[in-house]
Amino acid sequence: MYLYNSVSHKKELFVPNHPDIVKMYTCGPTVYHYAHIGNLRSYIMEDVLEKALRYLGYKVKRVMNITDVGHLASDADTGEDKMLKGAKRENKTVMEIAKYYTDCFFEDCGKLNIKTPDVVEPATNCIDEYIHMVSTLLEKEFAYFAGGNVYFDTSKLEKYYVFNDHKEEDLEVGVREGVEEDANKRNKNDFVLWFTKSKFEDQALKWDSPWGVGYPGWHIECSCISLKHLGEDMDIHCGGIDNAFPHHTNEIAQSEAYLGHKWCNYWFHVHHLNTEGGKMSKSKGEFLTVSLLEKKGYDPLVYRLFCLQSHYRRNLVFSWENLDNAKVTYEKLIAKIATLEEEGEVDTEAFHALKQRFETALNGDLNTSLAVTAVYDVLKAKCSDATKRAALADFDYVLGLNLLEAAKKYKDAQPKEEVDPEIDALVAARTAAKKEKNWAEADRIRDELKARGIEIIDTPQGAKWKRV
RNA sequence: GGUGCCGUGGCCAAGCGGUAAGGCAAAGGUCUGCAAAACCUUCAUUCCCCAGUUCAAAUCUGGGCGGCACCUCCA
Repeated sequence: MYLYNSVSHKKELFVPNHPDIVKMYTCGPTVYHYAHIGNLRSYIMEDVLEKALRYLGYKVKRVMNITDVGHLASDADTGEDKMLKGAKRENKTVMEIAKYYTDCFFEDCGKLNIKTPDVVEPATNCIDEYIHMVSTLLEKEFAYFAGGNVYFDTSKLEKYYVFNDHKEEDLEVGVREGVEEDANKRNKNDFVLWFTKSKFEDQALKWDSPWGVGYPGWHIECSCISLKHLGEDMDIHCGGIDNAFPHHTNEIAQSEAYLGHKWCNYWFHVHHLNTEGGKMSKSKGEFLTVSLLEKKGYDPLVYRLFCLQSHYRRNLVFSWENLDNAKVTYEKLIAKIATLEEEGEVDTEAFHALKQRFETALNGDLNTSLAVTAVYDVLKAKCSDATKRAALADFDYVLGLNLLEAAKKYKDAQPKEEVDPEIDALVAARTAAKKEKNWAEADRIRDELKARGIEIIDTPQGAKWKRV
């Protein structure tokens, strides 16, 4: 499999460190609010990556953190902890907020057919690990204590900017409003490993440490959680593109300084879902959640298909028009699959030929758009329906679109030999009216039934009806 | 200011040096009293612009223009 690696800026042949297992790490959500569908795009694409690897024969161990430690609030410099802000908003404790939104996150994932990673670790579970890593970094002199906080010293590294060619003097501090330069730092990009001097007096969660009561920096959780569950090396680290700098850059800095050797080989960054006005955010415009999609009548899997039709390294623009497009595509696709006969023999040779195209798509840097096209190739192929159904079931392990299940549901909802004397009589009356060319009466009956949730479908074999 | 990603028909989108996949929409047709559904057909001489390399470029190089992201909240 070829994967684009953000470190080399190239597609590289993927070779795991250990032939028997692929170790994968995903930056999880900060659980202070619902995830919006832009957040979920990353998790969908990472889910596809994991499943594609398994589909191609690898064993995978995947770890995800849950950020339940509060960090800087985003909306201006209100000096509030994000988690605490959520707690205040809802009159709950921080832990209640964390629990509630963690559950919501996995519920949304479930609706989108995103498999829960093998290990899910809340950041607050690993305080000892953070303290251990920070202590070691201090011993190795990669870290220093200043103004009450422990900082990582980026000048001790040979190469700090792993993803991009930044020059330190070109980086602007305070690009965003409300961000102030920390005078305790020795270098511009030094970052906090452990806080005791919080700007926020009401920091909700605090722990004792050798440097005083405080809480961990943002970056250290991912390093320690992955080390805890995946050991000293890993194959693929995933996350949204916005995390490449500084979050992932800092993770690499501290992890490799701590370990004394290379840590992770492949960096998989999912690009953003944008709205027409730019990056999607929780505070700007509509707050697009999975529940909102459902409320508006969209199957969450329509959104999954929407994501799959694009490529993970492309900006995707969300609009209701584009989602409608995906919705019709999904419905038509399912309707088509529903016409496939269930009985019959699977032609192994034809099956493998179809599978080949699908695998090629996945192998080419997870080209999901082509993988979806492979589904259409199946439908158009000259082979038995049983073969087609087998291929679709096979592909759906990765695609996660419930192709066959949804088709069965669709089929079950089709007009059948349901008997309802009253409705049958009305349908017969309409047929009679049609025969007499009494169109007004025929249409009146059709409208009446429609109002009762029944749709008439004229077929060459006569009129049928179904409940809508 | 610096860095990175990207720019293909009305919309989404593949293609990554060999002469423009696929989906949606649209148009025409079959069927129909009309409609819906279904099926069939059509739909980019051209890939943001300008140069260059090449027998050959959407694909490579250089220069523009435009969009987006990151530079201590973010997926």
